[in-house]
Amino acid sequence: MKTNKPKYKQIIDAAVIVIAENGYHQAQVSKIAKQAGVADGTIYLYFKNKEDILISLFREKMGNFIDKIDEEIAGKQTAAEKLLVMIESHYKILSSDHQLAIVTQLELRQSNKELRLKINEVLKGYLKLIDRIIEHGMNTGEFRQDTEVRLVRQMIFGTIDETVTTWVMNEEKYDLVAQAPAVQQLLINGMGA
Amino acid sequence: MKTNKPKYKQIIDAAVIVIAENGYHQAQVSKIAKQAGVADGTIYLYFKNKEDILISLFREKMGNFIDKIDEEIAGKQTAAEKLLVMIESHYKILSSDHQLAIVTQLELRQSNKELRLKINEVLKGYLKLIDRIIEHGMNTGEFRQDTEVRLVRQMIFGTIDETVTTWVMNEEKYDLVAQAPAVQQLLINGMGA
Amino acid sequence: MKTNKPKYKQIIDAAVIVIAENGYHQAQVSKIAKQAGVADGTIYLYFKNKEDILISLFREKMGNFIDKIDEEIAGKQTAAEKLLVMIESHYKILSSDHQLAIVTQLELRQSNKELRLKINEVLKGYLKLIDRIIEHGMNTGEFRQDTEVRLVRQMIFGTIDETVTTWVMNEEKYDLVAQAPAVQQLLINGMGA
Amino acid sequence: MKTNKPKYKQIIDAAVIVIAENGYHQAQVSKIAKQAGVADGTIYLYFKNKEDILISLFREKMGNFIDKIDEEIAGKQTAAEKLLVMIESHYKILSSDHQLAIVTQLELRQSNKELRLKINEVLKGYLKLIDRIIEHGMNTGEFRQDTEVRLVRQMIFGTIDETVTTWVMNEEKYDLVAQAPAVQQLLINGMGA
DNA sequence: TATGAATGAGTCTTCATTCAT
DNA sequence: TATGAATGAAGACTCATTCAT
Repeated sequence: MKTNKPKYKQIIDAAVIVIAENGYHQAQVSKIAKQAGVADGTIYLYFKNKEDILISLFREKMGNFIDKIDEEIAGKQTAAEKLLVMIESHYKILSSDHQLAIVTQLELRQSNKELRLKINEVLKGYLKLIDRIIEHGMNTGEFRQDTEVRLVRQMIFGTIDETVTTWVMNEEKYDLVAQAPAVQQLLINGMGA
Repeated sequence: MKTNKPKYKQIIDAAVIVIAENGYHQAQVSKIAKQAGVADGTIYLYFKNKEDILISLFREKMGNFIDKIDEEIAGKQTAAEKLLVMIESHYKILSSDHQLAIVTQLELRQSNKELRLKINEVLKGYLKLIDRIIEHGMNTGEFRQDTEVRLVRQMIFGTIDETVTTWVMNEEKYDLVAQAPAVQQLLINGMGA
Repeated sequence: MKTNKPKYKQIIDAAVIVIAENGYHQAQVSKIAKQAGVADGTIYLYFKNKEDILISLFREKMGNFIDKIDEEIAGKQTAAEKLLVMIESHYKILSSDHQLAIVTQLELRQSNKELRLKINEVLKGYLKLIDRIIEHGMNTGEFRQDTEVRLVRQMIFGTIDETVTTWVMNEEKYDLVAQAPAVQQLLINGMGA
Repeated sequence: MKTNKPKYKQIIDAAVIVIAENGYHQAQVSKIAKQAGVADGTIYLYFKNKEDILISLFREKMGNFIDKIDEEIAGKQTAAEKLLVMIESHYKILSSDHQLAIVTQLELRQSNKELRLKINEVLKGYLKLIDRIIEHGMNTGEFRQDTEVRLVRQMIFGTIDETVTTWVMNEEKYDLVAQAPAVQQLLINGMGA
């Protein structure tokens, strides 16, 4: 496997594949190296240690994630539209990248607390993005003024995360993206009659 | 440590303590045995293997969990009341058992996919409980008829789970139970104005 | 290989054999375990880590060493006699244990500074024994009063050590014990006419 | 670091510094290259392999060592004087080069048996120098005729080496050169009254 | 029932050396 | 001559599980 891709990204992509196919605890460095088409030692020219591969993987992918969603949202006026686009984009990205979905929703969560704390640091960028939408909606009067941003953020993130995880666990049998509008409606209007 | 508690429960309680204090990956069988006051080998007279301890732990604790909530809910008439009581009970139980909160929200999630699938089996009992509330609300006309039960269930569970996890990660600095009514309101009425 | 020897000593003896036959840097824990007739993991029930095997080895063997020499010396009256007996005993012990000689004179000296410092701690017991002979000789008037004990001690130890090391490096071709009297004479009377 | 020094010596001097500062086992080729201001690969244009650097280092430094001592000795008449000058010179050289003292007395001794055998080859030049002094003393009648040259040589070398090693291990707290006459006296007259 | 000594499979990381440029 | 990115072999240690007592 010879590509022109810089080795750094080459190794991260290999890690995604290996973790998705073998599971977190069976993703040995030697497997990742083989998949990347480099020697074991080469990994350590680009990453400090194994944990560094994983946190870099998450940072890289989640960075793209946030950037893409940010772009999509920018063109929308209302908070409701922004919310819908965010949910749709989130669903689309993971729907189109089966392996990434498995890795982020199932496998990477098996990592130890230390790594998970670092992952949470990266996630904060996403939570801030949610916060901006909420605040926009409160400013435009779309959303209630008396809600706590933290709770709303947790409802939004918790709902999206749970819907994706269930979908991945059910082997992605149904159309995730198609349910985005329903989820948006639920978040905005609640389940009440 | 000598108690009259049957060794089975004694070992499960020891596992909760050891996992809470040392973390999932540092919770060796020998540590659990020591904490339980039995020999390593004795563990294997009561459990098939280490995974069996953990799944039993979850089944035992979650069983109590569901039973308690079920009781509380029974006395309430409206779905809205039932939902509030469920959220409150959920928050109360974990607020009053620091170690259990850490174990279920953070540590046990580091387990491998196989164990997590078994844990999900146990969780289904809780999800059914949620479903019953939703269906009750749809029957009484409190909740919309056109919602998909699955999505609503995922929103409710995702929101509760996310609020608890964040609270545990923030070292339980604030009053979780106190925010139950706000969460219930959000779920029923959404964030919209 | 099943013996009644307690495993601790069994492992140390295995380590001497493996190091003597393979050299310090080729003495893997797995080789020592195999030689001792135990599983790799068993080693770690008796020793903290690999370094602990080596320092224990040295402590155990050097302890015997000093004890034996101490006994032999006790029966002698003059410092000159004690010195002769010490040199002879030292030579005899290493002459009769080919593997121990190789391990202590050549192999263990390749260990890192940390281990060597610990080995030096053990050696202090031997140096004290030398000091006691010197002080005895100064008290009886056999040895000069105006000599520095430290220098004399270094001359005695340096000479014994160098003679043994050279003998081991020359594959023990000549009779080491036979030259004990000549060495003693040199130390007491010097090389001067 | 740019010098006009030929790279060969430049690399050897870098090796002394790196070994003295980091210890034998932490003296990687890449560190030596960096210290020398050359690329890793350049090392291999001047040395066959890492061992070759070390043996060259020892040969180079020990060659200077012997040459200097030879010069100093030449001007002295008696064997006793020559011996004193040799000890003094030996002590002076190492006293004035802290790093060289650490490298030769402590660090280089951690090398494997193969390298140590080659080092011993180099040391033979020094041992011959000692032999010449002994023989000179026997010819002039200063030293006893009935002593074995080999034993005397081992006493002299062992004593000098032990005194220097102890001094280095004690972090060179005292004046090594000042004790040269006492050491010479001990070697010639022994410790006897 | 209860014990606890013994087992042994499995992996991340380092670093001397090469070779295309 | 000089570079430095890439190589890949090699080993200490942990811990779930067993089984003789």
